[in-house]
Amino acid sequence: MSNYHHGDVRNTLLQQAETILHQEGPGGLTLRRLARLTGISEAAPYRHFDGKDGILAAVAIAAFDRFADRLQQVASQHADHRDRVMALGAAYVGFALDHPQHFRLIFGRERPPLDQYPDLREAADNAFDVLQRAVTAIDRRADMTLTEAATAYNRALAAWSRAHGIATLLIDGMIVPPADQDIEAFILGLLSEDLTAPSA
Amino acid sequence: MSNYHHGDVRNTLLQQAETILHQEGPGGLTLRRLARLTGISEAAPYRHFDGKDGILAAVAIAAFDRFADRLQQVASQHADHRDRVMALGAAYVGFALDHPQHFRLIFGRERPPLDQYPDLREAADNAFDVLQRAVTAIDRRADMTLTEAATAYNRALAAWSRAHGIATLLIDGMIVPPADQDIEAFILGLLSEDLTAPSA
DNA sequence: TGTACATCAGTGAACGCGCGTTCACTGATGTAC
DNA sequence: TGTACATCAGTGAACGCGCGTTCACTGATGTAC
Repeated sequence: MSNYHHGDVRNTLLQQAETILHQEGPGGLTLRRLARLTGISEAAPYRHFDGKDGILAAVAIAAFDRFADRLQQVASQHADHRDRVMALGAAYVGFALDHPQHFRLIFGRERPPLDQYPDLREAADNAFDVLQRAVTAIDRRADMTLTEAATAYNRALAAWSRAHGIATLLIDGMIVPPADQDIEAFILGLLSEDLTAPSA
Repeated sequence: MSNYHHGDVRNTLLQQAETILHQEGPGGLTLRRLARLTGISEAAPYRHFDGKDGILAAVAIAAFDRFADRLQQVASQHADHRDRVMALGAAYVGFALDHPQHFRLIFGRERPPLDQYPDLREAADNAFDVLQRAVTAIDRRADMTLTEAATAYNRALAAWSRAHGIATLLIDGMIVPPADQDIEAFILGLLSEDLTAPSA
């Protein structure tokens, strides 16, 4: 079997990139390691991607898509608004816990700049759109007033930042969930805690 | 003036580390650059610190302390519980916006492992203790029931993760605050948004 | 007060590493005739 | 069906970089006597 034109190098590279990402995170993803792991020369990836950021962008797009799919799927399973918002928050954090390295890639500093990769920006926007639509419970109507739109937007931002904070602190080990409690219940508790209520 | 024993190398290194950190963030902080910037040989820092992580730990401790001080100061200015929780959240986010690189250092992956630097762990714990005491509004009493303690703790975690999510998304540019609104008001709005209320 | 000496904060050179990227090249493939 | 040829995905070697760290060393300092 020849070394030339094995035909699926691009996909193989992406798969192996997933392997490295999974094992070591975005920081471990270098072009040379990736090429070695894939079994091709260290220059070969340049035939398929626009340098390192090109590969990172492709991996990040796939991660964003998986993330958005998961959110979308969970959102579609809950008719009640409050249920849906909570389930979405839990799904967001759940994704981070299940795929911490993907989460780090799409939100961390190794991610190539959005404004240099339009496809990446689109994938990112799409993920937030899913969140926003599900949280506001209404499609953006053309006849929405500015105030209504702003309120809906802020609501989505609040849900987003809340889930994001929990996810980030959990995967970085700054928060350790109590061992005697179901982790989903713990997350739902944090999401729904009312800080304005009087203290215990 | 002699090059030897100028006497304040340790402090100078820390100051210059602040300069680099401020300009480029934790990723730009390398021992060799630091030494060059300080005007000493590249091996000299090893006389004052335990390698790269030693310096990073020292810088991170200072950052944690500043952070905790700021939270403590804000907490002490508000008697009303709700005011205090909100002001604390805003102060948390405010610190991140004023010192994004310090924020990144203390919460990011460049921070040396807490379990290898006890002083660093202490500084981190101290910052969270300030937050927790201020949010729960009561000192941890020896006669607290387990349930009371757990509730107070969860409340602090919720406040923490909420501020953390907003701070993280803001400094990473994922959220852009509206130009037509005071940024503090925007942050307070996100912190206090009630996700369980019916949508607009 | 002078001097021998231990201490220690500096130096400069080097080691070994892995990285992203470029380059001229070569071998396989598929197509036009 | 055979063949010339363009295309292009591979190769291997190299460039240049910056990094953390170690090493034997040297010069300045301060102290014991």
